[in-house]
Amino acid sequence: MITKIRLLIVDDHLLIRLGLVTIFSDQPDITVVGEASSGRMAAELFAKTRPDVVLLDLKMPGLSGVETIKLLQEQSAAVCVVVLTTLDQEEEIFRALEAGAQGYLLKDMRKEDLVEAIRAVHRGERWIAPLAGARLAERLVRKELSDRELEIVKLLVHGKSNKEIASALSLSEDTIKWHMKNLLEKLGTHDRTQAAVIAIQRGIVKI
Amino acid sequence: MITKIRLLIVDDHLLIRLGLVTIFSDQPDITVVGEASSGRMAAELFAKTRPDVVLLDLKMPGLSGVETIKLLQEQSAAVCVVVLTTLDQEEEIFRALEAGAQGYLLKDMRKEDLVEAIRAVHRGERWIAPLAGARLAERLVRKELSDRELEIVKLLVHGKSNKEIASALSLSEDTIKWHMKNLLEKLGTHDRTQAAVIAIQRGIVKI
DNA sequence: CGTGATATCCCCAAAAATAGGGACAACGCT
DNA sequence: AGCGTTGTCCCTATTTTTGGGGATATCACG
Repeated sequence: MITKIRLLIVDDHLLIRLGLVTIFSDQPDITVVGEASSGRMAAELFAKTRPDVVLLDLKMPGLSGVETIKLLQEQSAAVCVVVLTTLDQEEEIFRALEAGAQGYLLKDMRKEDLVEAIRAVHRGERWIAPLAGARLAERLVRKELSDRELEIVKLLVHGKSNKEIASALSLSEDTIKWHMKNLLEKLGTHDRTQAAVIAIQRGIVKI
Repeated sequence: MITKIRLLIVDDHLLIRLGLVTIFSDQPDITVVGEASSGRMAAELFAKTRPDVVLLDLKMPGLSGVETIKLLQEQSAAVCVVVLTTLDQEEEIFRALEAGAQGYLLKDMRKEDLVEAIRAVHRGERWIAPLAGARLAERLVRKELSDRELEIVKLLVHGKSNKEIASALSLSEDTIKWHMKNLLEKLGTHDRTQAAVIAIQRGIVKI
């Protein structure tokens, strides 16, 4: 091993950062060149340390994980990002990959998988945690929501009736009904309450 | 300091365990006597190591945090438990305290607060993270759901209609309507979809 | 130029929300 | 022991909301 993989850790939780540093300090081929607790700090440290790989928590206060990825890409189009998160926000998996993440790890993974993922993305490969991959596969067979439907499902989750949604969006109630019909079908249910629950589960709407 | 505080760490996430161990290894008055990754393992290690304080993640696969607290209390009624978790499951705060937790910490806390909380509960005090405390205060001004209402709201979240709920609980649809009316009022809404969302937010129903 | 997303209108049956009414058992409190 | 409270249950109404159908026009995009 001639040069070590230079790793930047970004997570707002001190505990997680400490755990990660501990894990990687045992690896002969990886060196942690920086720790950031926010997206802005990540951008600063990225410029300063020029890491090979950025290990990034998706769920952060302030700048979100996806926004952070985009910010880093402005600095270097070739930035290699591995996302680290829990699986509770399914929509975020997709958004992160769309934004350019090379790897997707879950916080309850084994140590070996964590370091192997870093090595894999450094080799230019993708590395997606099996459970996250399963969600992606599900996505492929599912329909995307249109922008309008997205607006409506958000209001739905906030307890608005069709009439209230119509008023909020300056549309007729019938139009809302039409969208709602399609929405229910796309979410695989016949019930608006269930649709709201599914939207929350999938991270389509954040609460 | 004559004797160190003997601490048992229970968390299914390796990363969190590593982070915690790192933090406490810097403290002269605290020694980590064991690490468990599940409730069952916690019970075993508790018997073996007899710690002064147990630092316990609420959200674990298998035995839940609350169940683990109860299991530990069977071994020693005086067990001193500090709960460590995120704030997404509000109901769990209350359940954990009810089950006998002495402290409540959030995973994004500063190092100083973490160790101070351990010391506080070891002195016999309670230590509740400010944000968790705020939720508890909210609870006091809110009405509790009855057992029946709890059953109904669970079925509601799973997309059941009043008729389906009636059938599932062997009640008349009218009775369900009556409960639903009270349920909506207690949850502070006039809309069943919103009620489902609120129930999820508060952790009343797990999804 | 076709396709898809958007928007509007009509209609209809089912479901839900709201409003009355009454009944009974369990509970703590005075 | 009597009292009020609470939770449970049931019934009858009416009105509103929802879910589903079809028909049609616009408008942007490739």
